[in-house]
Amino acid sequence: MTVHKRSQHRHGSRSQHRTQAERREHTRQALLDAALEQVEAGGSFEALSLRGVAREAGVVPTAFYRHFASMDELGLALVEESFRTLRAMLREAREGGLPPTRLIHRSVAILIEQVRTHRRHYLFIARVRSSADGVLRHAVRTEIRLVISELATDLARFPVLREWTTEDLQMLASVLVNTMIATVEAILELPVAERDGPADSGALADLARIAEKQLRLPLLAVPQWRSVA
Amino acid sequence: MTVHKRSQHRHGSRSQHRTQAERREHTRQALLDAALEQVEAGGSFEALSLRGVAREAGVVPTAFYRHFASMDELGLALVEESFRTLRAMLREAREGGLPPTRLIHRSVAILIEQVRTHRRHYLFIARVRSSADGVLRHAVRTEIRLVISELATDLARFPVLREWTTEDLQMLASVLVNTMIATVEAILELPVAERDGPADSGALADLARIAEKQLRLPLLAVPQWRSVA
DNA sequence: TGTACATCAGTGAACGCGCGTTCACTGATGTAC
DNA sequence: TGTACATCAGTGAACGCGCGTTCACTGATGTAC
Repeated sequence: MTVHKRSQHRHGSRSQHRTQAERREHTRQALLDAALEQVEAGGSFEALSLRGVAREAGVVPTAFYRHFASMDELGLALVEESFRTLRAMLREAREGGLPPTRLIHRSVAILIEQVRTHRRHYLFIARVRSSADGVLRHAVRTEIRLVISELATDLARFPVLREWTTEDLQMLASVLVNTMIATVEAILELPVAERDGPADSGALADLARIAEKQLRLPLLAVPQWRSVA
Repeated sequence: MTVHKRSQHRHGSRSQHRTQAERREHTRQALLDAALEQVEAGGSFEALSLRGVAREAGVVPTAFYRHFASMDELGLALVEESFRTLRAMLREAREGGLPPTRLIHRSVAILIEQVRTHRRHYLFIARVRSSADGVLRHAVRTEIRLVISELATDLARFPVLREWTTEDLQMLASVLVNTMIATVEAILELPVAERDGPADSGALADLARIAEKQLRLPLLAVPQWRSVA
């Protein structure tokens, strides 16, 4: 068995980084990617080890400290990175027309496509959302609460909802976001074979159809709400 | 510093167990309780150590193996125990009258009381539901899917829903259960001070009121559904 | 009822391993003159 | 442009610790006669 001697190489020889800053950023991203990789491979973030992450990133354990003071700090950077992805999706969903029924269909389609292309970010969010690490869990839940509030603001622009109280708008937005979260979790649970299934049949299509119904149902009740509450 | 010599005592001297079977059951339950205790104290189940659980249960690490082959096996026993609690609640909720609006109010009240008195079980379920441990996560998600199916069956008995397809009943039941899950998670997040708050004001009461609205909203849409779908 | 043996829940020492963190270091990149 | 020094990203050895698991054991409870 041959021992691989990394020290025989010049530091930057494997990649084309020339400046210290580029090299630093490269390693930082390698650490973040390594952590996401290991979470996707079946670990919980809390069960990851600093040494394991450094190993997968191709650096020595002590190099980790040049970038993060602890695994928790790396976790917070991942929360930020993941929600940058999620917010890009929301921006995309908000653009385009507003025909009501198509809007639901389009939103679900965008969601599914996002989970396909940024699986690791959504998996990380889903895992950390219910994890035992209070710092990370709160960071994620705070971000989600923000998303709900923004959706409530969007909803307030529809004529039927203009008279609703803030609490009721938040309540409605929560129902919709909870359904979205449940849908994401269901997609993440799909076995690999069904993950990229056809758009009009198969397990993924079933999830999409049901998700659309689950979003349509509470919205259908909106016209009656005020007279009841 | 004095070393506590447990071996000076007769084995059963601290408790009143006389038979081997009683003693065995006592230790088994102590291991289960220790694990729940540590999860509640801020750990994820996956981060628990066999040694730590044994230590808290007051037995030597090797005694653990007399009861469970691995931590995963203990986890499955906890899933069973936790869902026994949850199913007892569902039985309670199903009993009693059927006036529709009071039914929602009553269900939410029962849910809140349950989370108060069996906090550790619901915390365990919530954590494991999104954990990285595939075995435990699937066990929990399977149980929840069963609960949804049973609720769908119950719903089918209401006259307005008698004509609904199985898929639509499941879809509706999912919305309601998802809301319940989100409510439980929100209660679990409450700081200790607000955990036992007054029934008619405070954070807990807000959660209850909003949960009721979130359950009422989709149900309000039921009469219109068939004409749309 | 009394005795001799079997069962088995819990003990305690020992092992090898991966962990987080420390420290002094190396050598390429950056900068001042 | 050329040189001498500073910076700093990444290295590698070392540490003490808690972990899961093994093994032979102890001694109280259970059972057969």
